[in-house]
Amino acid sequence: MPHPTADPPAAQKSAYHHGDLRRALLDAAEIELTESGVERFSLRGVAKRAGVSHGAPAHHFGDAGGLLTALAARGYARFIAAQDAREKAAADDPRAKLAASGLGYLDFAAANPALFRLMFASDRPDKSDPVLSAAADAAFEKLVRHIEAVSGRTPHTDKSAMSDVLAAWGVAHGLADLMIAGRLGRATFLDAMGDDARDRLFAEIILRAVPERSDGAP
Amino acid sequence: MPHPTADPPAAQKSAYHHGDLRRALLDAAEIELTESGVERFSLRGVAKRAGVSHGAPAHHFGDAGGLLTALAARGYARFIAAQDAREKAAADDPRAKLAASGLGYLDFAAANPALFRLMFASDRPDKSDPVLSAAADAAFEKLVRHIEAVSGRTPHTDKSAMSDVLAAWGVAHGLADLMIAGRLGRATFLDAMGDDARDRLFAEIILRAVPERSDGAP
DNA sequence: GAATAATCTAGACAGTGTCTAAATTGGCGT
DNA sequence: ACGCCAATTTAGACACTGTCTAGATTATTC
Repeated sequence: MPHPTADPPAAQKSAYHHGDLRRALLDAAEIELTESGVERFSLRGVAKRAGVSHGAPAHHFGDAGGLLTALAARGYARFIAAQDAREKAAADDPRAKLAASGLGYLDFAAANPALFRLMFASDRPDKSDPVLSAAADAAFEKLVRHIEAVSGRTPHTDKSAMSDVLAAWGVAHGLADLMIAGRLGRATFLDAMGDDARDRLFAEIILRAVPERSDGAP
Repeated sequence: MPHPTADPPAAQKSAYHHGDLRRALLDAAEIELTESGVERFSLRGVAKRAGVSHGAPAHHFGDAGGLLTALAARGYARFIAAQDAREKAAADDPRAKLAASGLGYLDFAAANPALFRLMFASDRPDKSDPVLSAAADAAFEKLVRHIEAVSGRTPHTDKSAMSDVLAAWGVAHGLADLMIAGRLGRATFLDAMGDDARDRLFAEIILRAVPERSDGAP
């Protein structure tokens, strides 16, 4: 007789009537998302995957948008983790850390293209949801701190530092989006490159966005 | 009794049985797209807008994907036109032309966000369609020629020139995608800027992607 | 143990994309 | 001018979707 709540190992799906749905639904939804994409995402398909009736998700997430909102929010945690992993392996230099963070951005997009699009290019998640917007803000603040470390100024008040934020975010995001759309790779030399050569190239391109400044004036 | 074909002014919808559907359907589809977005796009809604039965589009476009494919292809023509318009107004300098082209990229995205996403971030159009891929290639070749003019090398064979293509495309595309997602504007100073100040900032950021080189070595 | 709240099921409804058969129409040859 | 043919459009059907509702089942609490 396991506890009904807070029992990680006992969260097996073959419980009686309840399990910890919500997590099971989120997991099923992510599989559905990666297999069908955001555009062919089906709520009933998610319920079928979780082995539950088609009306079950409603009580946990309200409607399909609610599920996708929660899924996007959970995605930001892994998104930040992917960047952290790259940063940890990088040299102890602000610019190297920034470039590594950008490579983590690309790693995440490559590993979770459908989730990435759900997070950045879909109208279905409710952006006013507090937990989703908090997760998105955390990711943004991470970039802000990188730029602070590189430039010595805070983008919140310094205009040129905010320009660097825009520039760095723009390249990383653009390369990621073009990559998962399959546009980088045929007309370029990327396929012929090894992974590390590819990383070096992308890191160099990302660093172009925030040029080193010798003076201290804006 | 107007001609049934090739009669631009007489292409009124209140003809007998036929008009020039296909164009009417494409126009209706674009309205449907901008009002409902790619994700809530409805083929029956398009037919209703065109004042025609729900099965009518099938004979012209096969299925919904076919309509969206044709719509995306037509979008590329306007996409290129938006860039041309900016280039025409720019100074007679390769770098200025490149920056202007990037601003045209942003103009198009801002004016047609749903169409932009259909073209770049949707799986529904058939990318193997010859007319769509030709249109997309034309847009890409435009960028390639800009980089050639700036660097004096052709990206098709020169690796560093292709890096410039990646970098320039990346920033422009990333800024465009983030902009239409509504992410640029709250945490930045962009709203407080005038249009020309905004243009200057974006142009400067785009030009960071392709740095001026003094030497001639790769 | 009984009452109450939470959870899940099952059915219904309007709406979707695509398939099919039937109807309408224009153009063509004679 | 007429009739046939091919192209086009309509209308109905089907399976599927998301959401709503009432009802059944379970857990929790007094």
